[in-house]
Amino acid sequence: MLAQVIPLSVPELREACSQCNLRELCLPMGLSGNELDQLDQLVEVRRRVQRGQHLYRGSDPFEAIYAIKTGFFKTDVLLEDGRDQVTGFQMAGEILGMDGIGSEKHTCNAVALEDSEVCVIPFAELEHYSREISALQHHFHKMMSREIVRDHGVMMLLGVMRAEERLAAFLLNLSQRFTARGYSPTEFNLRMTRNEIGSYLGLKLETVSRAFSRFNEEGLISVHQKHIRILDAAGLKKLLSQRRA
Amino acid sequence: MLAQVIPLSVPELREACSQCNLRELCLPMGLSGNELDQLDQLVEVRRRVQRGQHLYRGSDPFEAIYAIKTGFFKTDVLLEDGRDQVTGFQMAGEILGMDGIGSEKHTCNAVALEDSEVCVIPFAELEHYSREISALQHHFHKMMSREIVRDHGVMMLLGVMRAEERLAAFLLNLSQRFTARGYSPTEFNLRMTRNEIGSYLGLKLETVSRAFSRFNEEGLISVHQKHIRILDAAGLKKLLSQRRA
DNA sequence: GATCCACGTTGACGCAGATCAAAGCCCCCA
DNA sequence: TGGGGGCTTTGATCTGCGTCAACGTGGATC
Repeated sequence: MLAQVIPLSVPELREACSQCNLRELCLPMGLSGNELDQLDQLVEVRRRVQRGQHLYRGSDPFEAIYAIKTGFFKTDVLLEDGRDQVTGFQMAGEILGMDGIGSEKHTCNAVALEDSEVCVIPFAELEHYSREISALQHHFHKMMSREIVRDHGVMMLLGVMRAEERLAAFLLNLSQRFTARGYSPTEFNLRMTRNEIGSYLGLKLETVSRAFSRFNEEGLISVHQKHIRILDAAGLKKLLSQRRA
Repeated sequence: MLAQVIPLSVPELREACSQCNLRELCLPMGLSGNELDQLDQLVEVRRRVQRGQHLYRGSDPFEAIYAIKTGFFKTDVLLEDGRDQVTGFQMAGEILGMDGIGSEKHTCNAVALEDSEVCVIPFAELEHYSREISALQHHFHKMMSREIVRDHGVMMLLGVMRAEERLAAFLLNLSQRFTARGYSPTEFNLRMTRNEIGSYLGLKLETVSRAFSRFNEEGLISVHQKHIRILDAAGLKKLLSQRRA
C-alpha cells in the first residue's frame, strides 16, 4: 500500500513476483509475462517475521495466505488439553495459511524458526484474480491439492512407519526440498529442535536423538548438533522400503 | 450424456443438484437458483460403484472429482513395500478425488464400502464454471481447505493420542457426520472392518477390538459386530480432553 | 573466560500396543 | 442343514518406544 506512494522504490521493484527467483516454485509458476504483471499487483505487501514470532495463530481471522520469500517456518495445532503437534515445516517458495479458508479463521499456528520474510496474498483478491487468470487459478488448485497429498504422506509416516523409518523419510524429504531450491542435497542445517522434529514425527525427542546417533554410527549420516551431512542417501532410502508388510 | 436424449427423464431430473437433498452439504451449498441451474449442467453424469469396487486407483489419470450421492467409501495410500494406510472414510455429500489435482493423477485408491452412487464433476469444467460463479469458486476452495484441516486432525490423532482416545475421537466424528445427514447421532452401523478402522487410526485390529470391548464394559457404547450405539457421548468426549500434556 | 541456560545425548527401566495363537460368530451358499 | 470363509474376540507374551534421570555441549552474555 504505502509502497505505491514511492514510485519505483528499488527494494519493492526487486521484490516483485516477476523478478523473484522463487517464481518457478511459488505461486507465479507457469504464468506469462502479462499475467505476472497482474500478480505483482495482487502481492503488494511483504512482512518480516523474526525468529520465534508468530505469522498467525489458530483462531486469528483468515484474510490472506502467505508465500515464504526467505526463512523457515513450522505450523502446529493445539489440543484443548495442551498437547500439540507440529503439522509441517515450510521453506522458501511454499505457501502458508490455506488451512484458514474453510472456516474463515486460521486453524493452526505458524511460527518462524529463523528470521523470515513472507509475501502477503490477500485471499479475496487472489480469488478475484484467479477468476481472470486461469493459469493462476489452476496453479493455486494444484498447490492446495499438493498440500493434501503431503498430509497423506505424513499420515503414512505416523500410521505405519517405525521410528527410524520416520526420521529417514524426514531427512530425505528435507534434502529433496533443499535441492529444489539450489542448496546442497547432502549438507544442511536443521532449523528445528529435536523436540519439534519429534512432535512432527510422532516421537519423543529422546527417540529422535537416538535415531540420529544410530544413523551416525552406521555411517548413513554425520550429525553434529543441527548440522547434518547425508553420507548414504541410498542407505536411508533402503530403510524405508525394506520392511515387512 | 445419454440422459439428454430422453428429455425430462424422471430419474435424471430428480438427481439434479438443484433437487438433491444433499445440496446444503455438498458442492451446491450457498448457490442461488440461477447458479444451481448452471451447476446442473456441470454435473451431468452419475456413476454407480458396487461394494468392493474402486472408484479410482492411485496413478489413474485425474480428470474429475466426485461428490458422493449415496453410499460410503474409504481412501487408502500404498507404500512400495505393500504396507498401506486408510486415509479417510467418506459419506454422502463429501467430495472424493481432490488429491489428484496437483499431479494430474490420483494419488490414492477410493473403494466403495457399500453400493454407492457418485456425481462426476469434470475438473476442467469445474474450473471453468468457478471462474464465472464466484460463490462456487469460494465454496470449492473451502472444501479443499477443510480437507486439509481434516487431515491435520488425523495427524493429531496419529501423532499424540493413545489407542482409546483415537477410537473415541473416531466414533464421535462419525456420530457428528451422521447427525449432519439427518441420521441418529447415537446408533449406526459401521461400514468398515476392524482392520480398516485400525489402519485409519494407526492401530492393529486386535487393539481396535479390545478398545471396543472396553468401551462396551464401561457402558460408554454398546457394540454388536458392526452395530454401534453410543450410550455416553459425554464420557467419550472426556476421554479426549483429560490426558496429561 | 566464567557462568548460564536451552538443547542434546545416553542409560535404565516400564508399559501400551504389537504379535502370535486359538476359538467364536455370522452369513453365504450348496 | 451344514460347512466354509471372513471377520471378530480374547488371552498370553513380546518389544519398541516412552519415561525418568543424569550428564554433556555450545553459544550467548557479562
